[in-house]
Amino acid sequence: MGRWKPGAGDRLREAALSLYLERGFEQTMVADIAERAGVTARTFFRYFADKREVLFGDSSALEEEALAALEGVPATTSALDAVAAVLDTVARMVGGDRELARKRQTVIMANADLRERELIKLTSLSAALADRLRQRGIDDIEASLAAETSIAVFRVAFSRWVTATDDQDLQDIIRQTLDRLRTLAAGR
Amino acid sequence: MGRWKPGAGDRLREAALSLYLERGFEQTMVADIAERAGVTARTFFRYFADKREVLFGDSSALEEEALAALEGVPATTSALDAVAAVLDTVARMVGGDRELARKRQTVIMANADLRERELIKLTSLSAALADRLRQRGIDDIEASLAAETSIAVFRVAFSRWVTATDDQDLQDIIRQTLDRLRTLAAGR
DNA sequence: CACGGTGATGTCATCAAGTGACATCGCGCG
DNA sequence: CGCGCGATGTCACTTGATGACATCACCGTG
Repeated sequence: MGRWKPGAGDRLREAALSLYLERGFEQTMVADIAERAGVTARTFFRYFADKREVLFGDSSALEEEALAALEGVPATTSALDAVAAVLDTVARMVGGDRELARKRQTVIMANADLRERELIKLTSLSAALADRLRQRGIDDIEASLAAETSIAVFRVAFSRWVTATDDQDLQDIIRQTLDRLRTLAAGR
Repeated sequence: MGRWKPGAGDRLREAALSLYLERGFEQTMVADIAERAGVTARTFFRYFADKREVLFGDSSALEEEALAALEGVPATTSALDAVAAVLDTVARMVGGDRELARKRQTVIMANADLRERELIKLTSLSAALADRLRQRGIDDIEASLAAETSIAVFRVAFSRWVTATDDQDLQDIIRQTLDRLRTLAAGR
Protein backbone atom coordinates (compact mmCIF):
# COMPACT_ATOMS: atom_id res chain seq x y z
CA MET A 1 0.00 0.00 0.00
CA GLY A 2 1.29 3.43 -0.89
CA ARG A 3 0.91 6.79 0.70
CA TRP A 4 -2.73 7.01 -0.23
CA LYS A 5 -6.01 5.52 0.84
CA PRO A 6 -6.59 2.41 -1.28
CA GLY A 7 -9.56 1.83 -3.56
CA ALA A 8 -9.28 5.00 -5.56
CA GLY A 9 -11.00 3.34 -8.50
CA ASP A 10 -14.08 2.39 -6.50
CA ARG A 11 -14.24 5.78 -4.86
CA LEU A 12 -14.11 7.42 -8.27
CA ARG A 13 -16.85 5.17 -9.58
CA GLU A 14 -19.14 5.96 -6.68
CA ALA A 15 -18.37 9.65 -6.76
CA ALA A 16 -19.09 9.79 -10.48
CA LEU A 17 -22.41 7.95 -10.33
CA SER A 18 -23.69 10.07 -7.47
CA LEU A 19 -22.63 13.31 -9.10
CA TYR A 20 -24.10 12.30 -12.45
CA LEU A 21 -27.36 11.63 -10.63
CA GLU A 22 -27.25 14.86 -8.66
CA ARG A 23 -26.45 17.36 -11.37
CA GLY A 24 -26.37 15.41 -14.59
CA PHE A 25 -23.49 14.12 -16.68
CA GLU A 26 -22.54 17.27 -18.53
CA GLN A 27 -22.77 19.46 -15.47
CA THR A 28 -20.31 17.23 -13.67
CA MET A 29 -16.66 17.98 -14.29
CA VAL A 30 -13.94 15.43 -13.94
CA ALA A 31 -12.34 17.69 -11.37
CA ASP A 32 -15.50 17.42 -9.26
CA ILE A 33 -15.47 13.65 -9.36
CA ALA A 34 -11.82 13.55 -8.48
CA GLU A 35 -12.27 15.96 -5.62
CA ARG A 36 -15.10 13.94 -4.12
CA ALA A 37 -12.97 10.83 -4.43
CA GLY A 38 -10.01 12.58 -2.85
CA VAL A 39 -7.67 12.40 -5.84
CA THR A 40 -6.63 14.58 -8.77
CA ALA A 41 -8.26 14.76 -12.15
CA ARG A 42 -5.12 13.22 -13.62
CA THR A 43 -5.70 10.16 -11.49
CA PHE A 44 -9.24 9.85 -12.76
CA PHE A 45 -7.89 9.38 -16.25
CA ARG A 46 -5.48 6.75 -15.01
CA TYR A 47 -8.46 4.63 -14.00
CA PHE A 48 -10.91 5.47 -16.74
CA ALA A 49 -10.21 6.26 -20.35
CA ASP A 50 -12.82 8.99 -20.34
CA LYS A 51 -15.64 10.53 -18.43
CA ARG A 52 -18.18 8.08 -19.80
CA GLU A 53 -16.24 4.91 -19.30
CA VAL A 54 -16.65 5.15 -15.54
CA LEU A 55 -20.21 3.91 -15.99
CA PHE A 56 -19.30 0.98 -18.20
CA GLY A 57 -16.38 -0.55 -16.39
CA ASP A 58 -18.05 -3.91 -15.79
CA SER A 59 -19.12 -4.40 -19.35
CA SER A 60 -15.93 -6.18 -20.30
CA ALA A 61 -16.49 -8.65 -17.49
CA LEU A 62 -20.03 -9.06 -18.77
CA GLU A 63 -18.76 -9.81 -22.24
CA GLU A 64 -16.34 -12.41 -20.96
CA GLU A 65 -19.01 -14.20 -18.98
CA ALA A 66 -21.40 -14.07 -21.89
CA LEU A 67 -18.88 -15.66 -24.21
CA ALA A 68 -17.99 -18.22 -21.58
CA ALA A 69 -21.67 -19.12 -21.38
CA LEU A 70 -21.62 -19.75 -25.09
CA GLU A 71 -18.83 -22.27 -24.67
CA GLY A 72 -21.03 -24.28 -22.35
CA VAL A 73 -23.71 -24.78 -24.98
CA PRO A 74 -23.65 -28.03 -26.97
CA ALA A 75 -22.25 -27.60 -30.45
CA THR A 76 -25.39 -28.98 -32.02
CA THR A 77 -27.57 -26.21 -30.61
CA SER A 78 -29.12 -23.87 -33.15
CA ALA A 79 -27.80 -20.33 -33.42
CA LEU A 80 -30.88 -18.80 -31.90
CA ASP A 81 -30.97 -21.24 -29.00
CA ALA A 82 -27.30 -20.66 -28.31
CA VAL A 83 -27.93 -16.96 -28.24
CA ALA A 84 -30.84 -17.53 -25.91
CA ALA A 85 -28.51 -19.25 -23.47
CA VAL A 86 -26.13 -16.32 -23.61
CA LEU A 87 -28.94 -13.88 -22.95
CA ASP A 88 -29.92 -15.96 -19.96
CA THR A 89 -26.46 -15.52 -18.50
CA VAL A 90 -26.40 -11.82 -19.22
CA ALA A 91 -29.78 -11.49 -17.56
CA ARG A 92 -28.48 -13.23 -14.46
CA MET A 93 -25.56 -10.81 -14.23
CA VAL A 94 -27.45 -7.63 -14.93
CA GLY A 95 -30.78 -8.55 -13.44
CA GLY A 96 -29.65 -8.76 -9.84
CA ASP A 97 -30.05 -5.22 -8.63
CA ARG A 98 -32.86 -3.43 -10.35
CA GLU A 99 -32.45 -0.27 -8.31
CA LEU A 100 -28.85 0.09 -9.39
CA ALA A 101 -29.87 -0.67 -12.95
CA ARG A 102 -32.49 2.05 -12.75
CA LYS A 103 -30.02 4.60 -11.46
CA ARG A 104 -27.55 3.79 -14.18
CA GLN A 105 -30.26 3.86 -16.78
CA THR A 106 -31.55 7.20 -15.58
CA VAL A 107 -28.14 8.74 -15.99
CA ILE A 108 -27.45 7.09 -19.33
CA MET A 109 -30.77 7.92 -20.94
CA ALA A 110 -30.44 11.55 -19.92
CA ASN A 111 -27.35 12.07 -22.06
CA ALA A 112 -26.65 11.44 -25.71
CA ASP A 113 -22.95 10.71 -25.26
CA LEU A 114 -23.72 8.07 -22.70
CA ARG A 115 -26.38 6.51 -24.87
CA GLU A 116 -23.80 6.23 -27.62
CA ARG A 117 -21.34 4.51 -25.38
CA GLU A 118 -23.97 2.10 -24.15
CA LEU A 119 -24.80 1.12 -27.70
CA ILE A 120 -21.26 0.39 -28.69
CA LYS A 121 -20.80 -1.87 -25.72
CA LEU A 122 -23.73 -3.96 -26.79
CA THR A 123 -22.55 -3.97 -30.37
CA SER A 124 -19.11 -5.08 -29.32
CA LEU A 125 -20.74 -7.98 -27.54
CA SER A 126 -22.75 -8.73 -30.63
CA ALA A 127 -19.65 -8.78 -32.80
CA ALA A 128 -17.83 -11.11 -30.43
CA LEU A 129 -20.85 -13.34 -30.29
CA ALA A 130 -21.13 -13.53 -34.04
CA ASP A 131 -17.47 -14.41 -34.20
CA ARG A 132 -17.82 -17.34 -31.84
CA LEU A 133 -20.90 -18.55 -33.65
CA ARG A 134 -18.97 -18.55 -36.89
CA GLN A 135 -16.20 -20.52 -35.22
CA ARG A 136 -18.83 -23.07 -34.36
CA GLY A 137 -19.39 -23.57 -38.04
CA ILE A 138 -22.50 -21.48 -38.28
CA ASP A 139 -22.95 -19.73 -41.57
CA ASP A 140 -21.74 -16.13 -41.72
CA ILE A 141 -25.04 -14.37 -42.24
CA GLU A 142 -26.86 -16.52 -39.78
CA ALA A 143 -24.24 -15.87 -37.13
CA SER A 144 -24.37 -12.12 -37.57
CA LEU A 145 -28.10 -12.14 -37.70
CA ALA A 146 -28.49 -14.22 -34.57
CA ALA A 147 -26.04 -12.00 -32.69
CA GLU A 148 -27.63 -8.76 -33.78
CA THR A 149 -31.03 -10.14 -33.04
CA SER A 150 -30.02 -11.05 -29.54
CA ILE A 151 -29.08 -7.44 -28.94
CA ALA A 152 -32.45 -6.36 -30.24
CA VAL A 153 -34.21 -8.72 -27.89
CA PHE A 154 -32.07 -7.66 -24.98
CA ARG A 155 -32.69 -3.98 -25.53
CA VAL A 156 -36.44 -4.40 -25.73
CA ALA A 157 -36.56 -6.71 -22.74
CA PHE A 158 -34.23 -4.64 -20.61
CA SER A 159 -36.14 -1.49 -21.23
CA ARG A 160 -39.31 -3.29 -20.26
CA TRP A 161 -37.73 -4.66 -17.12
CA VAL A 162 -36.36 -1.35 -15.95
CA THR A 163 -39.61 0.51 -16.41
CA ALA A 164 -41.87 -2.25 -15.10
CA THR A 165 -43.80 -1.51 -11.93
CA ASP A 166 -44.13 -5.08 -10.77
CA ASP A 167 -41.03 -7.07 -9.99
CA GLN A 168 -40.78 -9.43 -12.88
CA ASP A 169 -37.57 -11.30 -13.42
CA LEU A 170 -35.34 -10.05 -16.21
CA GLN A 171 -34.69 -13.59 -17.34
CA ASP A 172 -38.39 -14.23 -17.72
CA ILE A 173 -38.94 -11.05 -19.66
CA ILE A 174 -36.11 -11.91 -21.99
CA ARG A 175 -37.54 -15.35 -22.65
CA GLN A 176 -40.96 -13.90 -23.34
CA THR A 177 -39.50 -11.29 -25.65
CA LEU A 178 -37.57 -13.89 -27.57
CA ASP A 179 -40.75 -15.89 -27.99
CA ARG A 180 -42.51 -12.83 -29.25
CA LEU A 181 -39.79 -12.38 -31.81
CA ARG A 182 -40.20 -15.97 -32.95
CA THR A 183 -43.90 -15.58 -33.56
CA LEU A 184 -43.39 -12.13 -35.06
CA ALA A 185 -40.87 -13.40 -37.57
CA ALA A 186 -42.90 -16.49 -38.34
CA GLY A 187 -45.97 -14.40 -39.07
CA ARG A 188 -47.45 -14.57 -42.57
CA MET B 1 -24.94 36.09 -51.15
CA GLY B 2 -22.48 37.59 -48.75
CA ARG B 3 -18.83 38.47 -48.93
CA TRP B 4 -17.79 34.87 -49.07
CA LYS B 5 -17.83 32.06 -51.54
CA PRO B 6 -21.13 30.20 -51.09
CA GLY B 7 -21.48 26.54 -50.22
CA ALA B 8 -19.33 26.55 -47.13
CA GLY B 9 -21.21 23.60 -45.73
CA ASP B 10 -20.55 21.42 -48.78
CA ARG B 11 -16.93 22.45 -48.91
CA LEU B 12 -16.52 21.55 -45.27
CA ARG B 13 -18.16 18.18 -45.84
CA GLU B 14 -15.86 17.35 -48.72
CA ALA B 15 -12.78 18.62 -46.95
CA ALA B 16 -13.58 16.57 -43.89
CA LEU B 17 -14.21 13.32 -45.74
CA SER B 18 -11.03 13.60 -47.76
CA LEU B 19 -8.93 14.46 -44.74
CA TYR B 20 -10.43 11.67 -42.70
CA LEU B 21 -9.51 9.31 -45.51
CA GLU B 22 -6.00 10.71 -45.89
CA ARG B 23 -4.84 10.80 -42.30
CA GLY B 24 -7.63 9.29 -40.26
CA PHE B 25 -10.27 10.87 -38.11
CA GLU B 26 -8.29 11.52 -34.96
CA GLN B 27 -5.31 12.88 -36.81
CA THR B 28 -7.50 15.44 -38.52
CA MET B 29 -8.09 18.63 -36.61
CA VAL B 30 -11.10 20.84 -37.12
CA ALA B 31 -8.72 23.65 -37.97
CA ASP B 32 -7.36 21.54 -40.84
CA ILE B 33 -10.81 20.91 -42.25
CA ALA B 34 -11.74 24.55 -41.95
CA GLU B 35 -8.53 25.63 -43.62
CA ARG B 36 -9.05 23.31 -46.57
CA ALA B 37 -12.60 24.61 -46.90
CA GLY B 38 -11.41 28.19 -46.70
CA VAL B 39 -13.20 29.15 -43.49
CA THR B 40 -12.45 29.32 -39.78
CA ALA B 41 -12.84 26.58 -37.25
CA ARG B 42 -15.61 28.58 -35.64
CA THR B 43 -17.55 28.39 -38.86
CA PHE B 44 -17.16 24.63 -38.95
CA PHE B 45 -19.06 24.42 -35.70
CA ARG B 46 -21.76 26.65 -37.07
CA TYR B 47 -22.48 23.99 -39.69
CA PHE B 48 -21.81 20.83 -37.71
CA ALA B 49 -22.38 20.22 -34.03
CA ASP B 50 -19.14 18.31 -33.76
CA LYS B 51 -16.33 16.72 -35.67
CA ARG B 52 -18.24 13.50 -36.22
CA GLU B 53 -21.53 14.94 -37.31
CA VAL B 54 -20.05 16.08 -40.60
CA LEU B 55 -20.27 12.46 -41.77
CA PHE B 56 -23.87 11.97 -40.74
CA GLY B 57 -25.55 15.06 -42.01
CA ASP B 58 -27.95 13.26 -44.37
CA SER B 59 -29.15 10.84 -41.75
CA SER B 60 -31.97 13.09 -40.66
CA ALA B 61 -33.20 13.28 -44.23
CA LEU B 62 -32.93 9.52 -44.35
CA GLU B 63 -35.02 9.20 -41.23
CA GLU B 64 -37.69 11.47 -42.64
CA GLU B 65 -37.94 9.54 -45.87
CA ALA B 66 -38.02 6.27 -44.01
CA LEU B 67 -40.89 7.41 -41.85
CA ALA B 68 -42.66 8.81 -44.87
CA ALA B 69 -42.36 5.41 -46.51
CA LEU B 70 -44.07 3.92 -43.52
CA GLU B 71 -47.02 6.21 -44.01
CA GLY B 72 -47.53 4.80 -47.47
CA VAL B 73 -47.98 1.27 -46.19
CA PRO B 74 -51.58 0.03 -45.71
CA ALA B 75 -52.64 0.01 -42.07
CA THR B 76 -53.44 -3.67 -42.21
CA THR B 77 -49.88 -4.66 -43.02
CA SER B 78 -48.07 -6.68 -40.37
CA ALA B 79 -45.32 -5.00 -38.36
CA LEU B 80 -42.57 -6.95 -40.04
CA ASP B 81 -43.89 -6.30 -43.53
CA ALA B 82 -44.23 -2.62 -42.80
CA VAL B 83 -40.66 -2.56 -41.60
CA ALA B 84 -39.61 -4.39 -44.73
CA ALA B 85 -41.10 -1.62 -46.82
CA VAL B 86 -39.18 0.96 -44.84
CA LEU B 87 -35.95 -0.95 -45.31
CA ASP B 88 -36.63 -1.00 -49.02
CA THR B 89 -36.81 2.77 -49.08
CA VAL B 90 -33.69 3.14 -47.00
CA ALA B 91 -31.89 0.78 -49.33
CA ARG B 92 -32.90 2.88 -52.29
CA MET B 93 -31.49 6.01 -50.68
CA VAL B 94 -28.27 4.52 -49.40
CA GLY B 95 -27.68 1.94 -52.05
CA GLY B 96 -27.06 4.30 -54.91
CA ASP B 97 -23.37 4.99 -54.73
CA ARG B 98 -21.45 2.04 -53.39
CA GLU B 99 -18.09 3.73 -53.78
CA LEU B 100 -19.15 6.62 -51.60
CA ALA B 101 -20.64 4.18 -49.12
CA ARG B 102 -17.35 2.31 -49.01
CA LYS B 103 -15.37 5.45 -48.37
CA ARG B 104 -17.66 6.50 -45.59
CA GLN B 105 -17.62 3.04 -44.11
CA THR B 106 -13.84 2.87 -44.24
CA VAL B 107 -13.56 6.04 -42.23
CA ILE B 108 -16.29 5.11 -39.79
CA MET B 109 -15.07 1.62 -39.08
CA ALA B 110 -11.57 2.88 -38.40
CA ASN B 111 -12.66 4.93 -35.45
CA ALA B 112 -14.59 4.06 -32.30
CA ASP B 113 -16.16 7.48 -31.88
CA LEU B 114 -17.56 7.35 -35.37
CA ARG B 115 -18.88 3.85 -34.88
CA GLU B 116 -20.69 5.13 -31.82
CA ARG B 117 -22.27 7.94 -33.73
CA GLU B 118 -23.34 5.63 -36.52
CA LEU B 119 -25.03 3.34 -34.06
CA ILE B 120 -27.00 6.06 -32.38
CA LYS B 121 -28.28 7.28 -35.71
CA LEU B 122 -29.67 3.86 -36.48
CA THR B 123 -31.09 3.57 -33.01
CA SER B 124 -32.77 6.90 -33.32
CA LEU B 125 -34.38 5.66 -36.51
CA SER B 126 -35.44 2.51 -34.72
CA ALA B 127 -37.04 4.49 -31.92
CA ALA B 128 -38.94 6.68 -34.35
CA LEU B 129 -40.05 3.63 -36.28
CA ALA B 130 -41.30 1.89 -33.15
CA ASP B 131 -43.19 5.01 -32.26
CA ARG B 132 -45.04 5.13 -35.55
CA LEU B 133 -45.79 1.44 -35.39
CA ARG B 134 -47.34 1.95 -31.97
CA GLN B 135 -49.41 4.77 -33.35
CA ARG B 136 -50.71 2.31 -35.89
CA GLY B 137 -52.12 0.30 -33.04
CA ILE B 138 -49.40 -2.29 -32.97
CA ASP B 139 -48.67 -3.67 -29.56
CA ASP B 140 -45.79 -2.05 -27.67
CA ILE B 141 -43.40 -4.98 -27.54
CA GLU B 142 -44.08 -6.02 -31.08
CA ALA B 143 -43.46 -2.49 -32.33
CA SER B 144 -40.14 -2.17 -30.52
CA LEU B 145 -39.10 -5.61 -31.56
CA ALA B 146 -39.93 -5.08 -35.20
CA ALA B 147 -38.07 -1.79 -35.23
CA GLU B 148 -34.97 -3.13 -33.50
CA THR B 149 -35.02 -6.15 -35.73
CA SER B 150 -35.09 -4.02 -38.82
CA ILE B 151 -31.90 -2.35 -37.65
CA ALA B 152 -30.33 -5.74 -37.12
CA VAL B 153 -31.24 -6.80 -40.62
CA PHE B 154 -30.02 -3.56 -42.09
CA ARG B 155 -26.67 -3.74 -40.36
CA VAL B 156 -26.02 -7.28 -41.49
CA ALA B 157 -27.17 -6.62 -45.02
CA PHE B 158 -25.33 -3.34 -45.37
CA SER B 159 -22.07 -4.82 -44.17
CA ARG B 160 -22.51 -7.60 -46.68
CA TRP B 161 -23.26 -5.17 -49.47
CA VAL B 162 -20.28 -2.95 -48.75
CA THR B 163 -17.80 -5.80 -48.64
CA ALA B 164 -19.24 -7.77 -51.53
CA THR B 165 -17.03 -8.18 -54.58
CA ASP B 166 -19.83 -8.60 -57.09
CA ASP B 167 -22.30 -5.80 -57.60
CA GLN B 168 -25.41 -7.07 -55.93
CA ASP B 169 -28.19 -4.66 -55.22
CA LEU B 170 -28.54 -3.50 -51.64
CA GLN B 171 -32.29 -3.91 -51.82
CA ASP B 172 -31.93 -7.53 -52.87
CA ILE B 173 -29.47 -8.27 -50.11
CA ILE B 174 -31.78 -6.74 -47.55
CA ARG B 175 -34.70 -8.84 -48.75
CA GLN B 176 -32.59 -11.98 -48.63
CA THR B 177 -31.35 -11.14 -45.17
CA LEU B 178 -34.86 -10.55 -43.92
CA ASP B 179 -35.87 -13.93 -45.30
CA ARG B 180 -32.94 -15.52 -43.53
CA LEU B 181 -34.13 -13.97 -40.31
CA ARG B 182 -37.61 -15.37 -40.86
CA THR B 183 -36.35 -18.90 -41.29
CA LEU B 184 -33.82 -18.45 -38.50
CA ALA B 185 -36.50 -17.38 -36.05
CA ALA B 186 -38.94 -19.99 -37.21
CA GLY B 187 -36.33 -22.72 -36.85
CA ARG B 188 -37.00 -25.60 -34.47
C1' DC C 1 19.80 -0.45 9.32
C1' DA C 2 20.64 2.15 5.08
C1' DC C 3 19.68 1.94 0.32
C1' DG C 4 17.74 1.66 -4.00
C1' DG C 5 13.71 0.22 -6.75
C1' DT C 6 8.76 0.38 -7.60
C1' DG C 7 4.13 1.85 -8.10
C1' DA C 8 0.58 4.99 -7.31
C1' DT C 9 -0.12 9.59 -7.20
C1' DG C 10 0.69 14.69 -7.77
C1' DT C 11 2.18 18.67 -10.62
C1' DC C 12 2.72 21.13 -14.67
C1' DA C 13 2.35 22.13 -19.44
C1' DT C 14 -0.05 21.57 -23.50
C1' DC C 15 -3.29 20.42 -27.15
C1' DA C 16 -7.76 19.98 -29.21
C1' DA C 17 -12.89 20.23 -28.99
C1' DG C 18 -16.47 23.12 -28.32
C1' DT C 19 -18.99 27.64 -27.00
C1' DG C 20 -20.29 32.48 -26.06
C1' DA C 21 -19.82 37.38 -27.09
C1' DC C 22 -19.03 40.70 -30.07
C1' DA C 23 -17.11 42.82 -34.44
C1' DT C 24 -17.25 43.09 -39.48
C1' DC C 25 -19.13 43.98 -43.90
C1' DG C 26 -21.47 42.89 -48.47
C1' DC C 27 -26.09 42.59 -50.02
C1' DG C 28 -30.75 43.82 -50.67
C1' DC C 29 -34.67 46.40 -49.24
C1' DG C 30 -37.27 50.56 -48.28
C1' DC D 1 -28.68 56.44 -49.95
C1' DG D 2 -28.63 54.33 -45.57
C1' DC D 3 -30.13 50.63 -42.66
C1' DG D 4 -30.62 46.03 -41.08
C1' DC D 5 -29.68 41.21 -41.80
C1' DG D 6 -26.99 37.19 -42.24
C1' DA D 7 -22.82 34.82 -42.75
C1' DT D 8 -18.37 34.88 -41.21
C1' DG D 9 -14.25 36.28 -38.45
C1' DT D 10 -11.92 37.21 -34.00
C1' DC D 11 -11.06 36.50 -29.33
C1' DA D 12 -11.42 34.59 -24.90
C1' DC D 13 -12.53 30.86 -22.27
C1' DT D 14 -13.90 26.21 -20.38
C1' DT D 15 -13.33 21.36 -20.33
C1' DG D 16 -11.56 16.86 -21.67
C1' DA D 17 -7.59 14.40 -22.35
C1' DT D 18 -2.51 13.25 -22.48
C1' DG D 19 2.59 13.37 -21.95
C1' DA D 20 6.64 14.23 -19.02
C1' DC D 21 8.56 14.38 -14.87
C1' DA D 22 8.64 14.75 -9.68
C1' DT D 23 7.46 12.66 -5.24
C1' DC D 24 7.44 9.47 -1.55
C1' DA D 25 5.66 5.53 1.31
C1' DC D 26 6.53 0.84 1.03
C1' DC D 27 9.31 -3.34 0.22
C1' DG D 28 13.00 -6.22 -0.21
C1' DT D 29 17.98 -6.78 -0.14
C1' DG D 30 22.70 -6.67 1.31
